[in-house]
Amino acid sequence: MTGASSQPPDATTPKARRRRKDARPAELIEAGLREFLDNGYAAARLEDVARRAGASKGTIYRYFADKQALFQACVRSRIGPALDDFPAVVDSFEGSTRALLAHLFATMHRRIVASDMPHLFRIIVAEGGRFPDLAALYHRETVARGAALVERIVARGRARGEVRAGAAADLPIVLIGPALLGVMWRILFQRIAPLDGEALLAAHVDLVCDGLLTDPPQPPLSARSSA
Amino acid sequence: MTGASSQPPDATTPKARRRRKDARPAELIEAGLREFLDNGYAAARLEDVARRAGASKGTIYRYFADKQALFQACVRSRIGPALDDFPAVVDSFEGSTRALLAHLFATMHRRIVASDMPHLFRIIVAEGGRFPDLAALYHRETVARGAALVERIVARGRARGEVRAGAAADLPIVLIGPALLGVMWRILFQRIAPLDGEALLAAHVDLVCDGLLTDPPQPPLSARSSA
DNA sequence: ACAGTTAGCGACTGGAAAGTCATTATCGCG
DNA sequence: CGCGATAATGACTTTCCAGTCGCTAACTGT
Repeated sequence: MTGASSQPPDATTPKARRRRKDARPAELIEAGLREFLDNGYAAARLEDVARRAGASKGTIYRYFADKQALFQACVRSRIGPALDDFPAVVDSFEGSTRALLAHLFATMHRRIVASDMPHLFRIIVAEGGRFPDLAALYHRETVARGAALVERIVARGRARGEVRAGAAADLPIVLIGPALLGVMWRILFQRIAPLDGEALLAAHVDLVCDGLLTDPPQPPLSARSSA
Repeated sequence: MTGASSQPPDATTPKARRRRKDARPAELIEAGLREFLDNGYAAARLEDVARRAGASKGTIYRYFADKQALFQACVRSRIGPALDDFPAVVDSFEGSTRALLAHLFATMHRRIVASDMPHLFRIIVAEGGRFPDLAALYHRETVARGAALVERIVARGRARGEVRAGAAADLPIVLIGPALLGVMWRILFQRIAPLDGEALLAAHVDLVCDGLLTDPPQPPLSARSSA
């Protein structure tokens, strides 16, 4: 142990300790999110979160009260309206309901189904029981807005005489079912049995607009006077 | 402590220690399933599983190698074809595709959406990353069979001239999207924003059969000779 | 430059729960 | 009835990790 043992603090030393009060929280949230997505809430280790963020465990506790608080901050940071700009699009849209739905679903598939939102969705499903706040927040910020959006489109379509009266028009949330299928499939089965995203989108639009069958929706009895 | 202290092993004594080699595994699986469904894999405590099963922790290890093995056995015990009898129904069905779809979806909603399957589904989603075997098993036993079923129905409908050619008919799995929406909704949002099961079923059938719109699916350009 | 403030660190603590094992109770069988 | 065989037990050991704390080093203001 002689002279050279004490390292001079040169710029190339990565171990240098820095105070970065404002940058830390975001870094910790980013690292935490990756860790929680990979391992789930219970199995995620704060020591690993710290290492990913280039910090130490104690530092986490300077910014977050405990593991729960970090977790909630992580999930909250990613929950948000994914189609924030769409109500304006609907209001100014000039074309047919068919075109509008095609546009909405395409946007939805691009921004949600094919993004990394499904991973977030998985963790909300997984921990929704233990963190009902998060499920409620997700519902409020994302799901309710999505539902309002399709309702708006259906109302507009009705006013234009393009939407058939029926149970589907009365519960427009069903329209997004096929997109949800894409989300769940990506989470669970994409590796086992790949599902083509473009094909799914096309099928989604096709199904919602025109349904599966050829024959007219139950010919009204009163109208069939004589065959 | 005199004569009465030693309990005679009468039938009413619940504390009696019994050797029940064949009954145990099923009891442990039942207890484990409830525990895992309530708390998730990581947070479930084997001591609680044992207590629920009226056994002790050590007994679990006589029948299962470790916590993972118990968990897998629990989930596997509940994964299975939910619509096992339906292929036969399809083959012998006499009515229209519309009626067949209505029947399928009603059965699906009753046996899956409104049953306690969604809870199982939740745990498969939650732990599917850590236990890919389970996701694969679920796909093989339940999802693939469901997909084959709708494909069969579409093929039958095509042969009868009742199914419109289009992207939806080419990817029949989309047809079950709305039911999946019901499953997910029950798991996540039923308490926050209840969704009426019957209304959802009606909307599902309505949407899949006839779609949302009134105007015909893209009038073929070649056919419009003159407006 | 110096003192005061506080971000950052990581060894340590306490508790919880998985998994073990020596002991005990129960059973099947001769 | 008595004697292996083995199912069952629960105290114990081990491992793991959330959360703490005294200390150090980096910044701030004067």
